Amino acid sequence: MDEALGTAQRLFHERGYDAVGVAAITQALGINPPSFYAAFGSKAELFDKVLERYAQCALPIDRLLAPGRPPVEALGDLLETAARAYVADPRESGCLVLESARAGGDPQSAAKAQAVKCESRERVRSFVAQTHPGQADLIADYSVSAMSGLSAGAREGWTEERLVAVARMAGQAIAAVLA
Amino acid sequence: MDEALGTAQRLFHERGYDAVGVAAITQALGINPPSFYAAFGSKAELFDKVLERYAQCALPIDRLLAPGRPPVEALGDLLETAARAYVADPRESGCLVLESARAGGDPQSAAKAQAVKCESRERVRSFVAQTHPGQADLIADYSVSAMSGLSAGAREGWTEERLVAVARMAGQAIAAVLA
DNA sequence: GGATTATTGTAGTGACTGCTAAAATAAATT
DNA sequence: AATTTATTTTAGCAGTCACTACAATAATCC
Repeated sequence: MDEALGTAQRLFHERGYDAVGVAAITQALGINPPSFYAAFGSKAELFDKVLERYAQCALPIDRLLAPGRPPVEALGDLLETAARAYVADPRESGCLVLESARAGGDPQSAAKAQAVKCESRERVRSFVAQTHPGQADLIADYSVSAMSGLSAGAREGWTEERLVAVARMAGQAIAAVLA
Repeated sequence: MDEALGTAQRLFHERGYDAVGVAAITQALGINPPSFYAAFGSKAELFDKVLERYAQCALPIDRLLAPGRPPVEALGDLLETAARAYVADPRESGCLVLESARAGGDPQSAAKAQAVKCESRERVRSFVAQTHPGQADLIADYSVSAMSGLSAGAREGWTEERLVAVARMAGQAIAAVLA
């Protein structure tokens, strides 16, 4: 079951929600459409489960943003780790959540992705608020925006060096603000 | 004719290339499908012309990146101007080029958008290379990535204050690198 | 083993897509 | 005014989409 979610995740990540038809999913899973709908309900429901699964195993946010860790170091690490993850597998470039959140196709899938995105933003905001409450919102916005930019670069095919260099540079702005 | 391109641009910008059918375009233009194909060739060709039109009138890059202007000031101005433009009309949020470049739907439209995107990146790179040749590539990558992040925020519905604050913060990284 | 239940495979639903052939109308030329 | 040319309208083509009714198969239980 979780294996099926994994293959579906790979498909969605590679081609995007709208470009993946249920025919491609059922074929990759080795089942037929009726079995698919009996198991997952619908394509949208499957995507919801895939997104939640991805949000948990894509980045170790709890470890990166561990309470008490110096914010500048932690957030810089977050950006660089994200950059490396976004290009780790060229067939699954970028962030599935961030890319799905801005896809214009199905509004339901985009809404779900945005919900997960906001959740992650809140993680960053509450982490920063522990030490710099006055700048927590700005830093959270900036971090999400920077990661979205990194995801776009990854999806365009940038190398790990290019992306990590941009991520490190983005981290300097955080250092400047929190100094 | 240019008026027709304008309305088509508005449609594509609001809903994205794939979500806009030729039926919506012909209806907005008050013509029928055959007239549409006689005038524009195809939906993809129309989108190409729309993209080129947009690239010219979206941002005054020539003025912002005028040769001789201090790079830190010019690039910071570019980011902030982009942020304001991305939220100027809530129905046309974000950057049409950047958003279309990462859309997973039609590969032809995405390829064209990426070509325009690379063109803009080159404008930034050559501008920076005049004063800081060693960091031109990094700055160009960073600028495009930051603008892509701003476009994502705009598309999510961020207010102008939020987006401009993030843009200013992004500019600090450029100042730090070019110092 | 025979009857019932659950699962799977086949085939197809209606609604949409970009796009176009031919019919009906308007315009222009002789 | 009559004929030819250009343009618009109607109608529909072939394809794909998410999704499902029904039939054939496999598994379970008495």
